[in-house]
Amino acid sequence: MGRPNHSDIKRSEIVQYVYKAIQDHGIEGATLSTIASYMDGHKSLLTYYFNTKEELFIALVDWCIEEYEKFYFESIKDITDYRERYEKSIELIFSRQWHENINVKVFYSCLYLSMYNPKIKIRFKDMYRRFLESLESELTLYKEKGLINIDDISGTASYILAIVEGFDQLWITMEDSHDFEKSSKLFQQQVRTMLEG
Amino acid sequence: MGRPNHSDIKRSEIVQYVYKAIQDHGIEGATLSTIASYMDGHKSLLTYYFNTKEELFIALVDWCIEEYEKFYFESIKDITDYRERYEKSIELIFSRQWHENINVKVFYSCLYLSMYNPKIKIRFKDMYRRFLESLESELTLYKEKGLINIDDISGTASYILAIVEGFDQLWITMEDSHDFEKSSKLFQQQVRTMLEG
Amino acid sequence: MGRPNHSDIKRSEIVQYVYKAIQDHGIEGATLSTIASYMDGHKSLLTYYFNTKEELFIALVDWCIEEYEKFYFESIKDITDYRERYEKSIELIFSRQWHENINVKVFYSCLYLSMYNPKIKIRFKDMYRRFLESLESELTLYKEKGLINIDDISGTASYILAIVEGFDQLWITMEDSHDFEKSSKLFQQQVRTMLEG
Amino acid sequence: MGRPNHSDIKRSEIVQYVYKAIQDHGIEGATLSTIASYMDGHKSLLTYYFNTKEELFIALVDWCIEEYEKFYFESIKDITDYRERYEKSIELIFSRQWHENINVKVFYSCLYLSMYNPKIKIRFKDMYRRFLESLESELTLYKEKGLINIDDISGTASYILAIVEGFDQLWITMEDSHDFEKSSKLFQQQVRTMLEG
DNA sequence: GATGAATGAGTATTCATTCAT
DNA sequence: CATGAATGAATACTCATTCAT
Repeated sequence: MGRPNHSDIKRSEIVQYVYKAIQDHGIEGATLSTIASYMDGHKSLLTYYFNTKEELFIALVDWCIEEYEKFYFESIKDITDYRERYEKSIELIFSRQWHENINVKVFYSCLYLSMYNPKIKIRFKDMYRRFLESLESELTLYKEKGLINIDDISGTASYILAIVEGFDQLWITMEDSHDFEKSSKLFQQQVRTMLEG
Repeated sequence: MGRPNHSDIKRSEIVQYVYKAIQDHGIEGATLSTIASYMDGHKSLLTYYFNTKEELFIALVDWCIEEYEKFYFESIKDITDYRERYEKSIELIFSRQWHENINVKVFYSCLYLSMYNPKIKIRFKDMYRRFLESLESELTLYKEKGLINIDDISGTASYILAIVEGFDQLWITMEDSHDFEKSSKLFQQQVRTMLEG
Repeated sequence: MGRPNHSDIKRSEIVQYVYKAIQDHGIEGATLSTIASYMDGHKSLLTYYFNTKEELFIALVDWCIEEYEKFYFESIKDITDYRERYEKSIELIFSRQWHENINVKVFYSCLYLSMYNPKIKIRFKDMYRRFLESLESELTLYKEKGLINIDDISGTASYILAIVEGFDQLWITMEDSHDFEKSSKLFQQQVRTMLEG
Repeated sequence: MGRPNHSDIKRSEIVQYVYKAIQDHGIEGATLSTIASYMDGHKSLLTYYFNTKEELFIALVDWCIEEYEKFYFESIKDITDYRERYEKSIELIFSRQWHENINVKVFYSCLYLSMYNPKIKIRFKDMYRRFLESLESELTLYKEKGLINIDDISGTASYILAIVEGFDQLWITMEDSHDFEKSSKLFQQQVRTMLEG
């Protein structure tokens, strides 16, 4: 590959402006001009650092996925007490912090992009695959420690993933009228009941 | 409203072309020209029947929502045997037919649109509200008949809705590598276990 | 093919503006904006009638070639007296009228384009092939009538073509300091001597 | 003039890249970026050695003209035997080596440039003037030695020049379908017949 | 002596929309 | 009822050039 030696600092700075632009104006509204209006420099700076708009969007997707994963993995990786880790995990996947870590509009814009752009599709697929693998290994661990009582670990993992994503989707649609905290509590309870039998 | 005196037949015909265009080329790709390329007439026919592109998209959203609901309600409305109705319902919400009734790409394109267009947002919100109400009344019925055993009817309804939507989202992302039938079975089982306790 | 029913009148009108723009500003200078500045309408009219700039340039090339040929063929086609026809031919191919019928700069711009654009290259090739064929049949006629005395008709034709084109090229380079009339007379004389032996 | 103190070696190296770029991509395709892609250094090196793109192109024209002349003059300058010199001259001006010494595309690109750029126009004019002068002095010499038999030396010189250039032009247009060697022989014969009477 | 970040004017092309017929 | 000519703003992207280092 040999990424050109354009300063990576500048690149990731720019990605933030793309993020904001999409958050505020959506995909079609996030033109190079609009994005540039968030930054200091001239808009041609965008195509200087990222050759095409597609590249720019892919960089955003990469960043979002990275943030999305980082937040989750960093939050639990140091917890060695299994019970604590189990409970923290359940809490985390329905937590406001995680779901707001990446703006829901931006996340769903990226998801939308993934449907028509193969390069982005692959990234999402990989992310979900990694997330599923991680969920499975966590569930295996908890089962070994007698914290949960399930048979189909792989199936349960995708079931949980679906609930987490559905939780998110409910949120965009209902938004203001949706009581996040109440739902979160409820969903956590349901998932725990399912796992603990 | 005062629908203009343009032939409604022509209008709904056109909506189908918008549907196809979005399915094939996404939102940004579904320009008036592209849409027109699917039909016989000239592209100015589009703005003749629908004054603006926004109106055209709203018409599509309306049609999709209508189809989405119609399929569900029509499928169960005539089943009077409660057990059968209950089982058919669970089966239906995770069925291939329903989830493919409206193309997933088109559905998520509409969902994407709803995030930035207030008029479309309202429509989605209303649809989900109606769906939740319907789910609640169904659950109430099944509970009365002793088929299920839950306390928080309203909470359970939104939980189920989330699972259904999450199931869909899993599908777009994993697509080919995703075994629809197996997941469907699994999800149905999980939901039944949750409901029947 | 089925050329869209864009008025051909408008199309050929536009080609004239391209002609003028290239004459005045060369290929690189003949941007859509520049071309549009010659006409009444908006520049997007150009891509309305001709989808791409390439199409526009090809239309110009076609028109130039057509004019180029028309002038020559129309000038001699009705002359039935062989001697007159022969003399008129020689005069014509070194005449100011013919060489100025299409502006030399425009002609050489088209020739330049032909070097890098295959579609245009073919057109030039075909034109020269047609011109050679016509020259050959003329020479054959004159030979039969005893007006000229040559052996290699085909070779002589390409030799004459080269002289004609070289005459043109001399003209662009020398331009003002070049005495067109004197050269024309001289070249005519040389060619006649060669032909008549 | 006062050539800047930039290394002339580097400058002439760069001119070669311009040559290649034009040969491969034409004038419009020969952007500073494209040219730079042929060399090792960064593209700003180009404007470092040549302040503007125009200067760069002029340098190319100068180099081409120099090569063009050098090849001709060097080839005959040492031949003292008049008959040999005469025959070599005729052969040379229709030789593959000379006409391929500078790539035809590049040569005609320069010729094209000369039509719109006064600085380049002057260079071409001067070149042709020098070439004509040289032809005239050669013809004078051959006439004195009784090798040829013509009256109008100056006129004959421009006639020959035209044939040579026309020969080239025929070549670009017909290219593959054009039998260079056969034409060359034919043209040489014609010119000799004309000169020798 | 050379680099590469940054610029801003300019490119062809696309777009939804208008309007006269 | 429908067309298609015409528009002009907007699009992503490219360009030669400048300038600080």
